[in-house]
Amino acid sequence: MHQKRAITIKDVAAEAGVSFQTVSRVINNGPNVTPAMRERVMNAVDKLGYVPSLAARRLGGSRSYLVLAFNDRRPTLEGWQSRRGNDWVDQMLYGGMLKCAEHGYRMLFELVDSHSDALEAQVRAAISALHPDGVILTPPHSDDARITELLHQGGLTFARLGSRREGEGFAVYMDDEAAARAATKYLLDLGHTRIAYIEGHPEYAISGDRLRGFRGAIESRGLAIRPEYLQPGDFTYEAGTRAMATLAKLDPPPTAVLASSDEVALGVLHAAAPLGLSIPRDLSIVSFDDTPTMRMSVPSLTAIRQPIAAMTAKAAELLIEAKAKGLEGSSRHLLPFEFIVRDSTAQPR
Amino acid sequence: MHQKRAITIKDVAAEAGVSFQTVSRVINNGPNVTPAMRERVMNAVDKLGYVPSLAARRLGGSRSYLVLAFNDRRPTLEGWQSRRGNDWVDQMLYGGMLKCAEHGYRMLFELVDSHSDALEAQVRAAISALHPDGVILTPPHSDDARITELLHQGGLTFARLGSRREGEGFAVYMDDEAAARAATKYLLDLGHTRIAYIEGHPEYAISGDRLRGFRGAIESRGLAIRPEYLQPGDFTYEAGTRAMATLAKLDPPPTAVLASSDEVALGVLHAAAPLGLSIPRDLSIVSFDDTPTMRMSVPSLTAIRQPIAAMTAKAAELLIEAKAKGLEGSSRHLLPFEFIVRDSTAQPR
DNA sequence: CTGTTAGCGCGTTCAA
DNA sequence: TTGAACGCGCTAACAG
Repeated sequence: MHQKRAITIKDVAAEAGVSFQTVSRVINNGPNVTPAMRERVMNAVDKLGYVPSLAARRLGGSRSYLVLAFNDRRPTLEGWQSRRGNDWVDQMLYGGMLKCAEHGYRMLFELVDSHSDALEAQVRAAISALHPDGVILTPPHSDDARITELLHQGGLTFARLGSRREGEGFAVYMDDEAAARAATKYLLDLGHTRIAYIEGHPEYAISGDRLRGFRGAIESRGLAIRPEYLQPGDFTYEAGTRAMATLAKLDPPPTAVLASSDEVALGVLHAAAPLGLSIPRDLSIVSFDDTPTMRMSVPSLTAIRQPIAAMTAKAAELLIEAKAKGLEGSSRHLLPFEFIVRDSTAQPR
Repeated sequence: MHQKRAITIKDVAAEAGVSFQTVSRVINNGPNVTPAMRERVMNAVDKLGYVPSLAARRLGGSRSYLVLAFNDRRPTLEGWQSRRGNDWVDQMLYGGMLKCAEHGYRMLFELVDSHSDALEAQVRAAISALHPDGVILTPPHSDDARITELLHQGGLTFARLGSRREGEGFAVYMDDEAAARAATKYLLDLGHTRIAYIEGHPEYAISGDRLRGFRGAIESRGLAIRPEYLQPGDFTYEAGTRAMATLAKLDPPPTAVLASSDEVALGVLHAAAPLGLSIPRDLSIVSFDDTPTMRMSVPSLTAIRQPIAAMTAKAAELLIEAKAKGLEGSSRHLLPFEFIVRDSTAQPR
């Protein structure tokens, strides 16, 4: 069975009785089109149900109508395989795919091996094959100079999600310091004064941001930070259990803990039970990130949420706009975080 | 900053000192290429890092190297918005994207409004824009004649996930009857004899399949089905709570329930607690579908799992193969289900 | 304001 | 076994 010949721009031109470049001009909102002509052409387009071929557009013109997102392969696959799902991919689709669709764009995902020598080759290959109009980088690629340099050399516009660095590309990120401050203030407002913080991995810039927010909130109330309430960490579950063990032995122990990641918060949660601590009666916990698991944990965790969907939508918008205007933007865009109150926080006893 | 001119087939040809058609032949595994020539060309390809442009391939040739999946918009968006994620999309990406990558294909998602008049137009538009080599249909599109007919008319190969119907396209599905039978047998083997079943929506073919499996398992043990243990339903949470209310009043009540969907199982679970029934001590529950929520519920649910990733991978494989061979297959492919034992099942007291 | 011409980077005929 | 012509559907220069 042979495919019925697809409807092309020429069919529309014939239907409208104009040359096919006029049609091209109309569908691309080109200049110099009389409203009457525009209407005539659009009628023909609607009548025939014409939709331009992406491939032909890319080949003939300078745009591909494609936005390509690079995600880290290992954690993504692990999420899918374990059936936990993958918050980043889900929320990026939610934010990015819809925004792309608004502009007639499509969004594609490419999984690459962050810590592999092949990383650059993988990125290069995907770009050669697709020639995207814009690229979205997610952590840890957002700050990977190998990639940003490659993209910049190739003249591609890109967005760096979760990166607050200046430099090439659009940095689209949330205010970690303000988020930590808000979370801490929430605990203070509940009446907590003995609040602990489990730090993030020292290599990450956001760790410092969050610590600063925590500090700022405490000190703004005229309180002093107790050094023993500041526990080192690295975003892992083990860091949470370890810190909790230490904190519980203090006198007086903290009545609330701000964790630097979901994993850490889970570690605290699971370490608290054997110690005879009931959440939130004896201890309040606030978590960073708010992956879906947090919603389902018992008790469900109060958390700061990274606005992944909003960041991706913003990134897509910036990239598409930059392409349309033919410029290679590099600017920084701060998005508001969300704070979700659930069942892991309460007034201190 | 201008993009450095991309590497094209001509660059490779120049590097290898051959005409560019020879290069084309080599990278497409065409006939009539001497091993020596092949090696020479491949060396040039590797040296330059050449990757053919998808757009140009699609335009010049007959393939687009694209597989397009249509998903129902409303539930997909709801899953993302609520941060529950979306099991179908996740698992389809997991199964489909990887399989596509193996063959140099890409997989794209398109959300369409199943119950809208615009459905056909949306499908048509996506196809016109992308000209995919194959299309993957998910429920409820898999059995939507408007779409299958449209695709068939257009000469497109497509796969119907979760559809056991014969007809155009590849039907890729799991054996619901065998799954229900296995789940029931599992309960029987635990020692249950009073097992209830909450039926699915009567309009769905799988409802009948599952009922048949349930029946078969019970009767194969020489037991009779008590009519009052067969509760009507429609896959919803409410059907679960309603059925549980009825079942609890029976004398004797069932010691185990097989639910026709996750939602139903959750309804049963939540209705059981106020009735003073402890799961699994007083009542065992087995669920169908195994969306991620089931894993996290308390207690976690024993469940039959639809092999979405495997179905999607199979579909992608079939589509790509059909395209390569230039035929418009229509065949049926039965995939094994999975049975996941968790904490909602135990021996009867 | 509109139409004409020339490619984009490939695959697909053909002929050599 | 290899190479040369042609066209896919469209946009981007032009010219009218």
